Parts: sequence; structure tokens; C-alpha cells
Amino acid sequence: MDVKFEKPYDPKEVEEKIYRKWEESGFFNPEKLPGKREKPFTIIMPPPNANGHLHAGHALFITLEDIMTRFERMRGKKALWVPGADHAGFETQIVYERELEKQGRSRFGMDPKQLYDEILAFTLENKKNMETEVRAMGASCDWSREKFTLDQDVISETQRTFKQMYDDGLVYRGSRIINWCPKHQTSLSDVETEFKEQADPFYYIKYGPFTIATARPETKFGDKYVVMHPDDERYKEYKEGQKLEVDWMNGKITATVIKDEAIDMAFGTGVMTITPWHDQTDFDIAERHNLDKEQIIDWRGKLLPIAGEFAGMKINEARPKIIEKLKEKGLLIKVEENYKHNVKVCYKCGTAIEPQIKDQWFVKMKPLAKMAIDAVEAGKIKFTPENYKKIFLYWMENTLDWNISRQIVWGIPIPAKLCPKCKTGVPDLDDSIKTCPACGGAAEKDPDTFDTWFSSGQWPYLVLGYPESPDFKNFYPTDVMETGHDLIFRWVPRMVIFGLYRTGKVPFHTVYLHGLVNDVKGKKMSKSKGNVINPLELSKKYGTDALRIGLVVGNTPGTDLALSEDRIRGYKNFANKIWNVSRFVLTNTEEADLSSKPELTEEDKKILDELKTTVTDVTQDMENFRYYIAAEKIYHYFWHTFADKIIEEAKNKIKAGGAEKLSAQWAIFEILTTALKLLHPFMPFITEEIWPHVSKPGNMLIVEKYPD
RNA sequence: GCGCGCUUAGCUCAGUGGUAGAGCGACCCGUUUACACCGGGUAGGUCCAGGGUUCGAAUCCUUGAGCGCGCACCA
Repeated sequence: MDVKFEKPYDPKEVEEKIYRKWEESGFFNPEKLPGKREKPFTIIMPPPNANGHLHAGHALFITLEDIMTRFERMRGKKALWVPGADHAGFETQIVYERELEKQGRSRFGMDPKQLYDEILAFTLENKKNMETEVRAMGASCDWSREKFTLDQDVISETQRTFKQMYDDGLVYRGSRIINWCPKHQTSLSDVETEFKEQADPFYYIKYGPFTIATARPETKFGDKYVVMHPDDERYKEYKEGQKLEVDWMNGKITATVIKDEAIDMAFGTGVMTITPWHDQTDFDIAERHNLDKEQIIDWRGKLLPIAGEFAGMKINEARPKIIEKLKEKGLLIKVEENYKHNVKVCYKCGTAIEPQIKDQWFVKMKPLAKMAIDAVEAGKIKFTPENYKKIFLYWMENTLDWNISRQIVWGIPIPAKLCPKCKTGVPDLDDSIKTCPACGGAAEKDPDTFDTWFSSGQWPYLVLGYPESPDFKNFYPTDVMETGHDLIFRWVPRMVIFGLYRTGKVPFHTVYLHGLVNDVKGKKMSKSKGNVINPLELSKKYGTDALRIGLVVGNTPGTDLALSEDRIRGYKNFANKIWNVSRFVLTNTEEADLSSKPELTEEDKKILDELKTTVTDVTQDMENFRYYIAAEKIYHYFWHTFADKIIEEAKNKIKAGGAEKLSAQWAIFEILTTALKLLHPFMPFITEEIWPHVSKPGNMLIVEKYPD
């Protein structure tokens, strides 16, 4: 045995070399694994965005998924972990727009083709960085199967899904209220918006015989319907459909009385006027009563000619002027300052969302959600932690139709033709439709792209080459979907829905949701706060193994982690401990003949029984996704039982010589090799580095059999 | 408003019916060749509060308080 270890352990020298060794071995590819392996174990990696560098959250998910993969590989499964890269539509386009801004350019007015090509080049560059960083984390994923979300087969299959859903009546073209971001000039789905609490003045305005209240006077120019609850005694003299002459912002108008139960009698005066074009509730009321809808604010957030002298003004500029005018006209009754309400904003830029009516493609969610609910209730998908099942079901039961059109170039084109005349839209996969099937007019290509989640929701089966590839037959459904708990709404339900819809099977059997990685104070990391911890730096400073186990120990699924450097430093010391224990064991067993099991002392038998108990215990935790506790148990056993007690006592036994010595040598050697195997999923580099010294040169721990 | 969590040692958090745990930090002692990236030891907790179930509750039930998160609404 060769015991020429340097001291202390230096991860820098080891990690790259070991990773290369793994890649050259081919063992990341399940087909190249040694031995007969029947059962597959599959994880599809949530593809990191190819628009920047890895952050701490990536480091955590790579570690967890690598632990799962390495564990199952060592247990003799055909382990497959497929890496990917996400073009990340809207997100990447925003990142690139910032780049453009820095150069004094803007995407608006740019030729779409040129913009697309520039973003593509930018993305491919970042993709390379991202891949290098995933490797640096020790990910044992099969690079030969890597997929990019804009690979041609992914695009084609995504587009086919769209067509199929249209044919099945699950996708429709609709003129409905959507979330419009005036800065980014695109519509957004509900999960791409957030609510921000804001304090604004609340204006009480005279509207004929009524008083209405609003925080948004600038939308009120076209309000010609006044709505109250049918049971409201205060207004029972007014009848549905009754017309009233009202002196309004820009002169006299005719208002119509509408009765609708959506009105909250207790709120404000119990009367409101509606702006169907710019408000969901108002839109719904207008739909129910078949009322006119008129656009007041344009796509850039400026007032239209209906606003009279205010036309062309931005909302914030117009508002005080409008209030001034209302005052002059004697229409302003009172102002309540500091009215707190929630404003919907774009989740990326924080700009107030302007609801608008727009012709878009929508997915009818109810029937799809039903399939997902049934699958989960039938136990076909399990959640870790379990309470996310409730959250999943709750969301699924309350889902709304999903707008999948985006007015950005960076994405998968919606394969459809639109008729500018009659607004009809039809899918067209092979660009063969030239005239509108409804009115015969010239059909134009839909310039929009899909919401990223429309394609990434199909990721599990697209990655495996659905429907033709043998990989799909061999590895689908996958075993685990491991992702952040913030994606429980954005991503997980869509994968379940699409998986069931297109393949008839759930895409995965287990959903493991990790928490967010926050800074040491538990605050969310963000560039603007300057509290971002770069995992690559930690890896360089303390070693990847230390980073990995530091991210996992005590980190229960679903719970956010406050990451401190101290924590990682502690595990660097542990790596060094492993190193030194290995040196000790090797130097003290070097001349011993351990080719066959010697007669063991009673005490050593007991020690080895205890090892077995630990193995069983840890294995059970591993099988049940309790990595946070498994890691801690191995750590504790290795350091405070093995190193502090067993080895300390072994020193005397070795000195004593004879049978006692040989027994002790056998025991410590056995414990070391077993412990290295248990540790390998968590700390793959150092354990792999040591392995040839305790095994035969050339043997690799990555494919050793997990102890039992 | 609805939903989901959390509240345990100075800090970060495990534990989830049977005499309170870890890491980090603090304090004291110790350089016996695997390791000072170390070893030995010490201090520190009415396990948020009240009520209940139980032989026994940090753990189960119930009420309440505080905190966090998600969803929805807000004319």
C-alpha cells in the first residue's frame, strides 16, 4: 500500500484530476457502468439558466441530486442524471436588455432576427461557463445526454404539443385580460407577477348622484357603467339598465346602472364604476352583462385620446393634473391619504402591471389540473416534505387559464397563423396555411414566442427524447424531481400536467423540494444588497467536498438555509480529518496481512457491530431522502466515534501486538473503507482520492458497492 | 381573508411519545509523531404561553401570542 499522502489535504490539487478521471471512466453514463444493472434510477436536472454564473442555490441542488445519483449508482442501479441548460426566455432577454442598455442600445427598433442572434451568442457563451461550474461541484451527470432548451428536437416537440392541445380543445385564442408589463412590452402569466404593498391617496369622486372611490383616477375617463350590489338597500331606487346623465371628467356622459354581486357592499360607498379594459374584476362584470370595453391606456402606459387634453401623458404625470381638474369641476369630494393597497408588479423590474385586453393563446387549465390532482391523490407522486402535497393540490384546485403568448423574441416561436381581420388564430406546424380558415383573408405568422414554462414544463420527457428515443422507454417516468420550493407553482404542476397529457404517465414519482439558500442572517441573497455568496469561491477556499456537506448537514427539505462561511470552514476541517485518519490507518496496517478475516477480540466485534448499526441507520435515512441527518450521523460517527475513540484505543492494541493487534488492524481498516463508501455521495472528491490507497490501484469508489 | 410553516443552548438549526442534541461561538486545560484544520473538559435551555389526552408530552390534540412564507382581493 502506498501511503505517500501529503498533509494537510489540499482540494485544489485533487478535484480537477478526480473529475477528469470520472469523466474518462464513462461511469456517468448508465450504459457504461460495470456489472449487470437492471433497475434504472433517473433524475432530470433542472436546467440552470445559461445567462450567468452558478449561485448558492445551484450548488445546493447539484449537491443533493449528485448525492441521490451516487448513492443509487453505488447500490447497483442504472443511474442516470441528465444535465441541461435553459435559454430562460424572458429572464435571459432581460439580462441581455441590460447589456444593451449599458451600450446605449435598446431592443425596441432592433431587427428581431439580429436580436435573437445576439442573445443566442450571449447565451452559448454563458452556457459554457455554467457547465464548467457544474463540473466543479462534482456533478456526476451524463454530459453525453445534455440538452439545451432550444435544441431543435425540443422546439419541434414543444410545438407539436401546442398543436395537439389546440386540436383537443385545450388551447384557445382569446381576447382576455392579461398582465402587461409596460417596461418589458410583453404579457406575463400570473406566476410572473408579484404584489407590492403601496400607500397611495384614495380619491372620492362625485359620479352623478353617487360617490365612487378610486386610487386610479386616470383610468376613469371612459367609465360609463355604474355598478352596485343587487341587494344593496341604499341604492334600490336605481334599476338595472337605468340611464343617467352624469357630468364627468370631460363633460356630460350617459351612465348605465348595472347590478352585480361582485360588489362588496361594505367597501367604500358600495358603488363603483368600471374600466373593463384595465381591470380583471371589471372585465368579468363586463363579460357577464355584455358591456362595451374601451382601452384608456396604451401599451406604453400613456393615455389615449379618450382622455382629452391628457392624451399622450404618462400615468404618473397625468394623475395630479387630473385631480386638479376634478377639483376645479367640483367633482372631488375628499381624499384619503395613505390608502394601503396591493399593486401588481412585474416580478423582474417591479414596474406596475397594467392589465390590458389582448388577443393571446391560452391553455384551458381545469381539465388538465384535474388529471394532476387525480394522479397526486392516487399517490403516484410523493412530496418531500409531505406538506407540499397540500400546497400543490390547493393550487391545482384554484388554477386559472394560462396565457402562453409572450411578446419577446428569445424563445420558441408559437407555430401559428393569425388573421388580422377577424382575429382567428390557428396552429400551423409546417408553415402551410396562407389564408384565414374563418374569413379567407391573408393569414400572418404569429410573431410571439411561448412562455418558457410551456416548454420547460415538458422538460422531463423532452430530455429523454420523447417519443422515439430508447432513453424515453428505459428511463421514463423518472424517479425524483429535485428543485427549489419556490418552483412548486411555477414549474412542478406544469411538468405533471404535460407529462400526464402527452405520455399518459407522471413524469416523476417523487418531488423533493429544497429550501432557498440565504445569507448568514437568513436574508435573501441579492446583488443589490451585496450579500451574495459565490459557491465557486467557497469551493476554492474550502474545497468542494466541504461546501457540499456543509450545504447538506442539518438542511431539512423545504426549509431555507442561512449559509455561513464558518459552517463550510468546519467541514473543511472534517475533510482534513478524513485525510489524516486515512493516513493513520494506512501506515498502521501497511505490513499487516488483511487478506482474510482474523480472529477478532470481543471488543472489536462489538465495534464492528456498532459500525453495522450505523450503516443500516444511515442507509435508511438515505433511502428516505433524509440527507440532512444521514450526513450528520456519518460525520459524527467518523469523527467522534471512529477517530476520537476507536482509533485512540487501537493505538494501544497495536502496541500490544499479537492477535489483539491484528484484530484492531482489521477493525480500523474495515471501518475506514466502509466509512469512505458512506461518505462518497456527500464528499466524492476526497473519498475517491483516497480509495486507490485502501483498495487496489485503479479501482474507483464511484462504482464500489454501497455497504449493507 | 384563505392556506402552509416556524417558535428548542449566545447564533444557525436537528430531534417529534420514554432521563434535552449537533455545528459554530464562549471558557478552562493539554503540543503523548494521523490530525493544533487537534485532543480533553466546563458553562449555557421552566423545549413561546395556557388548557387537554397519557403512567409519561419538546414531541399528540386544543386555544392564544409572536414571526415567516404563499395565494387571493382590494372599486
